[in-house]
Amino acid sequence: MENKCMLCNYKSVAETKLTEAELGELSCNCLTVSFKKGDSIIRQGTYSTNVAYLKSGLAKIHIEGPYHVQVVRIVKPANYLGLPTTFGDKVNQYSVTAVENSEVCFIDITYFRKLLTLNHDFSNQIIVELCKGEIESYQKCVNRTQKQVRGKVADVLLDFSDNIYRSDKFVVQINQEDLGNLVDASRESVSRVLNDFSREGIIRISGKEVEILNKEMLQMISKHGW
Amino acid sequence: MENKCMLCNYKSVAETKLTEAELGELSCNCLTVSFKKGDSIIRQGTYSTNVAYLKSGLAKIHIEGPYHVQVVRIVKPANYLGLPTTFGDKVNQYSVTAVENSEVCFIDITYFRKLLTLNHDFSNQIIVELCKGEIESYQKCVNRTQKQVRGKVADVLLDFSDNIYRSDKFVVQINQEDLGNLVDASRESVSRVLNDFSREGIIRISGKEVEILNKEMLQMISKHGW
DNA sequence: CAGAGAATGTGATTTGTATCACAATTTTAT
DNA sequence: ATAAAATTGTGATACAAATCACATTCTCTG
Repeated sequence: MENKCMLCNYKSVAETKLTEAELGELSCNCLTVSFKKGDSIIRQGTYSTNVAYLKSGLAKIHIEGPYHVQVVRIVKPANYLGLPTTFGDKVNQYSVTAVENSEVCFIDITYFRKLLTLNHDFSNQIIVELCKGEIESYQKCVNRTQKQVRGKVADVLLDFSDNIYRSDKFVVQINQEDLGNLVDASRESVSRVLNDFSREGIIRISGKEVEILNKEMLQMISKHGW
Repeated sequence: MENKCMLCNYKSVAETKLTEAELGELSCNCLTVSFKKGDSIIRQGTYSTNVAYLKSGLAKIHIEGPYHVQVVRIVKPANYLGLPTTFGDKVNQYSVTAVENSEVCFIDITYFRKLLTLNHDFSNQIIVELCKGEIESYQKCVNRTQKQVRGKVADVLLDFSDNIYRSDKFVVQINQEDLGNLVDASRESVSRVLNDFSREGIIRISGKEVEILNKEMLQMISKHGW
């Protein structure tokens, strides 16, 4: 039997700490599933029996709020999709949906737990990632609640450019409604700000493609919140 | 030498998983410090060299936002104060301040790391707590951004009553300014809502003491966001 | 390729809450 | 005990953004 996890080019940082033998056993306890854009990967309120890991594509994590959905964050490949929801509670506390066509590995939770006890470098890396995630979520929340819409939209554009797509030019796969849910703004406000930025020569929009023309200005807007 | 950590009545859930020997060694790697109300326990931007743990009292975690401070959460005894900030980054990403006179144990980070590798029940519990913390922070953020001030103030009152003080009658040690920073509202709005609740017979206020008279109503207001 | 449905653009109106300004009260230090 | 400082209460005003109501433009799908 081949060691498919060892040959996999999309390992998480934690998985690079695993031995050949551990990766071999992981291969037997892991199932890769393809999802189409828009497909639900994890559903809030259902039982969580596997650790989900995004191998390729793009996904959004979202929670049901008192008024409307909130997109908590966008997850790019080589990251776990639902560690907190899998370990913190028996029932999933949030939903995950594919934003682009994606491949997701489902790792058996029992084996994942075993890995945590077997390999300290692995468990250490998981802890570090959880810590980083929490700090990031604090930071995101401050931005969301204190900045005004222009600042928040500037934030997402910079995040897309610097972290998600790693390019000044990218195709946004998320509609303005969801963009609004991600930064806590209405669909209409997102539309207005995006067009304002375009008119001001900060970005160029053609269809779903966005090009950042003046990153310094975006950073200014992001920093000062307007 | 006495095993002070073993005799300690304020162990974290994770610490209850430690063996007698481990607790003994912990005693040698842990220092208890007293803080007065208002004292700074951890300062954002400084190096983090210890894991902080709240033994008694009450503390608030807060971050510097673009406009003003945001109180991220209130921590009650037998909980770690800065796991994410200690493990996620070399530099503290948030500040912690004593809300009441408090005792804090500072655990040497090297020994804490050693404990994580030595005792799987311990590290597992830490992971579970980190996961719960992240989910909680998502939930808090949704509430903060989607509910209006009445709903958010109802939320804190319920949190104080159900989780922090575990009583329908308690003395709020946080002023309205900070209460505002905790729920993202202005000091004036908090004052108005608190007095509205009082006039409506939902709570009774005398000085810093608050008594919840109609918890069902508060839950209604919290749930519906107004 | 036409027609339906989804997504986006844009003005007018409404609204919740921040901000300002100051009074009143409580707490703290001398 | 008393002045000073901090905290709280409350009206008036300002303002950012949500909501509403359509128009327009994309994008599937039969």
